[in-house]
Amino acid sequence: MRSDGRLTQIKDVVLRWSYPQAMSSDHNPGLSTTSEQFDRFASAILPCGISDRAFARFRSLARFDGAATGKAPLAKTGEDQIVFVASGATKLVAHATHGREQIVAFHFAGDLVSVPARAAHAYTLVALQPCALVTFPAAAFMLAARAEAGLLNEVLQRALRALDRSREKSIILGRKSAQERVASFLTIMAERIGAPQDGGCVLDLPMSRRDIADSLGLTIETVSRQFGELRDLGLLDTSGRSIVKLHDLAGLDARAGHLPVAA
Amino acid sequence: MRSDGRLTQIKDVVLRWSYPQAMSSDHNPGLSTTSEQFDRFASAILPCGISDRAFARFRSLARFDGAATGKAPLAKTGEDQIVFVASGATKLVAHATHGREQIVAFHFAGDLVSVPARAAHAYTLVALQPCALVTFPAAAFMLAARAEAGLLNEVLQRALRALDRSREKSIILGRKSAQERVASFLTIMAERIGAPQDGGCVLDLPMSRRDIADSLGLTIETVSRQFGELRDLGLLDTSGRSIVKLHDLAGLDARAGHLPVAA
DNA sequence: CGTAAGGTTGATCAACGTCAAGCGCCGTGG
DNA sequence: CCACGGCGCTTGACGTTGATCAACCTTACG
Repeated sequence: MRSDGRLTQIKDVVLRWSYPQAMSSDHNPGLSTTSEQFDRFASAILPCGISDRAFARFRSLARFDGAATGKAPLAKTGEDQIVFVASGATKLVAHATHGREQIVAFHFAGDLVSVPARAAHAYTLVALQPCALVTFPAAAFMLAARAEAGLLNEVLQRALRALDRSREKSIILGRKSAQERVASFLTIMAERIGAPQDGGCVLDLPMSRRDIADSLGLTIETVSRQFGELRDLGLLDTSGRSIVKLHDLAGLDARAGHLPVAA
Repeated sequence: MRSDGRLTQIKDVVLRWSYPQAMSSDHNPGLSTTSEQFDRFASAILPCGISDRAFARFRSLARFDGAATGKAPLAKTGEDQIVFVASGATKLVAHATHGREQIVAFHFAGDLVSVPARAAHAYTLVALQPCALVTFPAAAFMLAARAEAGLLNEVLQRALRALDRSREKSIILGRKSAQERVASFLTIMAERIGAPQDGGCVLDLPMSRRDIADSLGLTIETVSRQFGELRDLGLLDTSGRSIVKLHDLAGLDARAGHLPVAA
């Protein structure tokens, strides 16, 4: 953690920036200064041995954004962007015709997201919670990264992990029933943001049923019904809109239609 | 193109290797020597200024495989692999329960593929045509690449392109009708392997209807019916099992349900 | 405590999967 | 060169899953 600051304290005066309402969430407290945001980025992504020069370069490339729930935090710069989620949670939404939306991925604090500007479909990054984001223009980021093999390697590993997750999503969307999709979603979320609790696992989902539906290629009604069925099976309980208690991870995994390695 | 060889000619004697039946395909002629395969990999992936030492390192890590149509060319080493498709075409297949299969991606000559060994689902790389493949253990490849920023950058760019394609597939699988899926598939294939012909485009698809179905999350019957409907609409004609003539790329794109950039 | 957005539940419908039969392409052998 | 046979593709009839439409209920927040 490079919290001693370097040139961060200089820029703080200029860049200090308060969030619309990101500050008051007790769940994902916002970061009060841009240097805290950038330090979090640096300690997660930049290699320890990075040169002062490169460190300063990334500092100057960074744009700091915050966003309230439901808002699209990114300015449309017309070019690809790399986004670090310093705190909060986001969804990457793709738009098809007739207002149909497909959520391509969810991201949580510490994640790095590649947001393409031009593709066959338009993409929007949207906040699920109050968020603190550090944004870079992708081209300049890559250029600055060329000198730092450790950094390139870190970004590559993360890109490959994102690719794996996207492939898993393809299987879910292409070949699974509604129940298998919901079960898969829950096991994946359990792994990413689950809190273990007496043999099971508790989730506080930051996304709505609509988000879940748009992520799984289903409708909210179908998602709701499947939650109901899984509850009837004794695999989970829900409380309020966002709390899900998973009683039997193994049972859920069995319903997810996975086929663990080896044909 | 580094065809002068360096140490390739030395190893040829040891590694020269003939393909089961990959040699006689007039469509995608195999490469007769491992040095031809490796040179193709080197010129596509390795940066020009790479050191002799690093070049030799990759040469020694490479495994050379060929495979007849329908065969799985990769030995199950139990670790992640990086595969370069020197010639031919492959599919990356994921397996779910009940023998359900989802094709996660197609690859053609010049493509680099990341094949994970352990994930929630099992993956198999399968040849669509006689293939020449250059395979590396992923961990060792990454280690060797750390010293070469240009190479890391190239691999990263390709990984990001693969991620974009996978995300596009998520949209197709999650939110599109059967007809939109088939139309999307055809426009994507037109871009990747299409041969322009009087205003339209001719495809010689290396994959079967079953492959197309397994890629789009449909059944072969549905794929067949949609080909029929698109033919009735005057958008395409088929001839034999693999030739598809696309008359109207724009019309096809309109049926694909894309929403070009900007919400 | 009231209200609006989000979530649940039920009834109906359509798209696509399933099952089944027939056709045509293409490699093989005469 | 043509006849044969098998596999892959096409086409049709029917069933099932999940979307759609609609009403009601709950939760969280002012």
